[in-house]
Amino acid sequence: MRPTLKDVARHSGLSIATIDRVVNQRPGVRQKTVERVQSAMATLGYIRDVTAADLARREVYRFVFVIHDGPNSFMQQLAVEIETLRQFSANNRLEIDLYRVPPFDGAALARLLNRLDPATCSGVAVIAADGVAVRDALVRLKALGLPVVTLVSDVPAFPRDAYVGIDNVAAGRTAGRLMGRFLGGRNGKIALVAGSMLVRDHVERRMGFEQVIAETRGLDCLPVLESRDDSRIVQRMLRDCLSSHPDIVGIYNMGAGNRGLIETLSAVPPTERPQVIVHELSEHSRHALSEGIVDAIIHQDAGHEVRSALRVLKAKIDKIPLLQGQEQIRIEIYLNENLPAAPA
Amino acid sequence: MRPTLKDVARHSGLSIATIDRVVNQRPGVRQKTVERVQSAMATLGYIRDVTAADLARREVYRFVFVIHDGPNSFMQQLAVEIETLRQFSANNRLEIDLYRVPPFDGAALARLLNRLDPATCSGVAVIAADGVAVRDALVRLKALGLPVVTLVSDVPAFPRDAYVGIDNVAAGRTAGRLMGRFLGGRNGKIALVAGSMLVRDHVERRMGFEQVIAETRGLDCLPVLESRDDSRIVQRMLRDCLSSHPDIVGIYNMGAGNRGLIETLSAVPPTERPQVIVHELSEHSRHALSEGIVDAIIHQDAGHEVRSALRVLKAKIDKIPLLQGQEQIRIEIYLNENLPAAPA
DNA sequence: CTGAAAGCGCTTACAG
DNA sequence: CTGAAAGCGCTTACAG
Repeated sequence: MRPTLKDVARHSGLSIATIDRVVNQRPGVRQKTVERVQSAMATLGYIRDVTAADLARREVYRFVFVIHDGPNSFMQQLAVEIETLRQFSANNRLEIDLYRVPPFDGAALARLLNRLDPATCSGVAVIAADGVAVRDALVRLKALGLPVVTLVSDVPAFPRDAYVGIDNVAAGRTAGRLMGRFLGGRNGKIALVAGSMLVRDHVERRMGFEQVIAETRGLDCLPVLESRDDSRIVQRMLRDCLSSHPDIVGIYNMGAGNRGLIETLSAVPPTERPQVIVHELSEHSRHALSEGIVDAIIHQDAGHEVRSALRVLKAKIDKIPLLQGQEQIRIEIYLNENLPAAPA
Repeated sequence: MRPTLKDVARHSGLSIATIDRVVNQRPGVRQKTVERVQSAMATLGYIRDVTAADLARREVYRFVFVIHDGPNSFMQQLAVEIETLRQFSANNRLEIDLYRVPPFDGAALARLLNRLDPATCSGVAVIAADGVAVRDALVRLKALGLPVVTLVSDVPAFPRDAYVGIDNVAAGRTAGRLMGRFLGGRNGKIALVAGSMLVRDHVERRMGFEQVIAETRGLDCLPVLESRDDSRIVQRMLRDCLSSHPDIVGIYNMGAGNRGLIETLSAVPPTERPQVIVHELSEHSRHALSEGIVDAIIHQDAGHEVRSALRVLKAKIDKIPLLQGQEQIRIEIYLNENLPAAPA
């Protein structure tokens, strides 16, 4: 049997309470006693039972997730996964609140974060945005001792305990490499679509993509079309772009609004369609992939990200280590052949 | 606060013990009483606290993993992940034993499985193999009431509670599609390497790959080279194959032994190298990818598979539901740009 | 068929 | 600075 506090107590001739103090590094134990306990723990190979501790502490974790509102289907996926996790975790003394703020609006995000405090919240997962207001809000949360992880979009310079999401430069590079391979030596222009060049993740994806294309002979990127992640704007901009650049051989949409892109390309005869790479698996992009309108999808797993954020926050609070490999969010590539089963 | 057994007891005017019986569907409760409890649970919204139950039951889960021995680096990864999980889970009343049997040896596997029983083991994760001996061993485990999941390689017809691994037909199709895209209209032959055509996962990968290549004009697959997953055999066979087929434009290794493949191709001038797609990310394949010897790696996450197997077995025993999306093993595609950070 | 009590491994006041 | 005791939400014998 695994040793318990009781065993360590008996072995060291001390009480359970004292062992507990040492195990949890609580103050008020003589150095001599600490050493006595530590040696007993070492010889017995004591390991703290975290679930028993949770139970005794009757702590209820209350995590706040902040994502974007609007029709962006990746955000919908995040919302669904958060809700699923919420229901699934109800039997674990764990509550989850979901808030949605407008994208591209740091002020709104900061206002929300500034309302959070330890009385009602034990940790925060947030889609970060640049800007002083957001930074100050994060500084405040840190001062309050609330653990914070950035989700999907990071600002490395701001105080946060971890980033849960993909490396967007690498994602852009991946798209660039696929584009180069798929075009296999053909020459021409590549149209780039992004939500906004003021948003870090799109800027990073673009940089990665252009890095790779710059090394690829015969291919050049056009200036980025900024769509504010709005399908209708994507559709209009792309249509105009295609008609004014007959030499477009590829399209990379690093943002949302795939519906608009698909609309536009459906009007193009299959034999004349450029190679198309987009981000985020959704009902629409999946369908476009199977129709041959889209050639590859770069994806990140919303469910994985949500669960990982939760584990990271909980580990921070419980001061327990994480399984590193489990928290690494992958840059996934989907072709028509390796699509996961569609959700029911 | 979430309601507890005590609350339900008070609300229904019964004792905690009776509530417990109903919650856990234990026998010996009058139908009338059952209904009384159920209605109380429903109105209070009672949810069982699984961790408290685990603690009280002081059940120690003891799971057995059976994988292959030998130098196969994917098996090494599995072994590492199992060991990591073992250490990580020690504080969860959870023990894990790892056994390794020779690959391609159903008799040895069956012998091992036949030694398992509920006294020393509460669940089994096993790399399945076809054959009567294995089937009978699985039938025996089922009769003993031990939950079993097949890991990495499945035999759908055999009794098991779940399969934790990828769809190998889809993996083969994915490799085939990538090959077609990368070759971009070039004509020629494709060399196929597998461990054995008597092993289901390789047979399935081949089928998927050939399905896609058959639809691709200008490409044909050569007969499969069977290497028994031995690097040296791969090296020799491939060298001979390349020299007798100067029109080889692609190589697909659906099995192990990538080291041999890399050796052989290192000797080929870069400009004359075929497109190469292999399975399983490893130190060697990763390096070959960065050197441009390998063009893409189809991968499955050993850590994810091991953790998933554990969750599935535990859920079976605890009779709790699973988070479906979390247990879906992905067919991952790696290019040089989206490689995860190398393990330290 | 139902209930009272002890216990799982820990934490938390409270005493001393 | 250290310890005895109650309690977290559940399960398990044991009584009745």
